[in-house]
Amino acid sequence: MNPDEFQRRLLAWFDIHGRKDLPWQQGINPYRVWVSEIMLQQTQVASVIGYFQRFMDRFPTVHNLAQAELDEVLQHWAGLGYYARARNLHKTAQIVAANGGEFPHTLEQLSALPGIGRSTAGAILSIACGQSQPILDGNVKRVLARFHAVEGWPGESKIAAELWGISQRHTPSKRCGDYTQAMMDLGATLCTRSRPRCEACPVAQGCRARQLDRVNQFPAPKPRKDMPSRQIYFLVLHDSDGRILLQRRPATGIWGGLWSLPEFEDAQQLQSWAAQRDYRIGNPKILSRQRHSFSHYHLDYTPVLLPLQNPNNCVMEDGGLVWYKANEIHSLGLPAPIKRLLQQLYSEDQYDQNG
DNA sequence: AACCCGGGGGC
DNA sequence: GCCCCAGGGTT
Repeated sequence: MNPDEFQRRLLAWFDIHGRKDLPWQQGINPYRVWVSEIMLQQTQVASVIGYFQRFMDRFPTVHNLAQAELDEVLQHWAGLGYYARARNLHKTAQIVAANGGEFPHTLEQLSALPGIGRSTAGAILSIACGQSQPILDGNVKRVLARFHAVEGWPGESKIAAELWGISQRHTPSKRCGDYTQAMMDLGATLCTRSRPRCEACPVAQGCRARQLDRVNQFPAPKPRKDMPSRQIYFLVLHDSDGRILLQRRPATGIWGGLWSLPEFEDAQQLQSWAAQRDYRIGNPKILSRQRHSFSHYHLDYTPVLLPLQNPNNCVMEDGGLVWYKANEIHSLGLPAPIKRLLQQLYSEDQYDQNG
């Protein structure tokens, strides 16, 4: 399927099924398209609609926005997230207003404005100015990666460059705004990340991924950065009264300042720690290793259950250590995996063993 | 709970 | 150029 047929089929589909009643598709001008594109950058259409309408009621023109206090702009953004977008929006409004209120009409000038990158600039120019400009947002990346079975993760610069080239070759010289809208609609409504509706897709017959029956393999997911993992032991020292020894964590680092289980690098450390405190302990019960993943590393922890046999040695609290009733742990701010572990153990009633 | 998203900014 | 970040939504 050549680009010409792709465009014809896509636009014919758009004429029937495309979304044309979204708030920012009414009274189209660069200001409204710009605001909507910024809002849509990391946010779904359904969430944006209300924000866009309230925003436009309050800031109907770029001059209103430029003259507003940043605080008020941020208030209108509250809940959308990525608040740098609102700051950039305000900054850019002031730049545009200072230049007479007219948005620049070239890709270079537009993408030089704060918060406007190549794709957003392309969207503004095609939708609001009728220029033939490619875009490459998340929807378009997915559509094109599938249609041409482009291997690799689109976040990789080489793959992105390839997709930009494809996007450019697909972009028509007529009905540029409709084409841009149509691509975004196709990605948002049919060519979705999961469970795409290929049977309804106007360009399915030319789709390389579909021909290969590999639609769900494109685009390749962001490679999971192989995170380092750390192996530790968590000590579950428990007495006959169903109390568990908790230890306050250092103020900094993971779970800073929270109560947790005493943590050890290896069994040797655990043993000498217990010996130092003159704990008389029964036989350890080593549970299977579990994993908790942080954003930057995996924590592989092995719970070691130790029954305490000389409860007389127990002090209620000393130096960051505290004995806590297992059935009262929910009242503490424990790290989620610790809480889960203790709840598992407690519900399985394992503290009643060994006196 | 993992994954996704456009652009900015630090290096 | 590469890597990381931001926050709410979807799956």
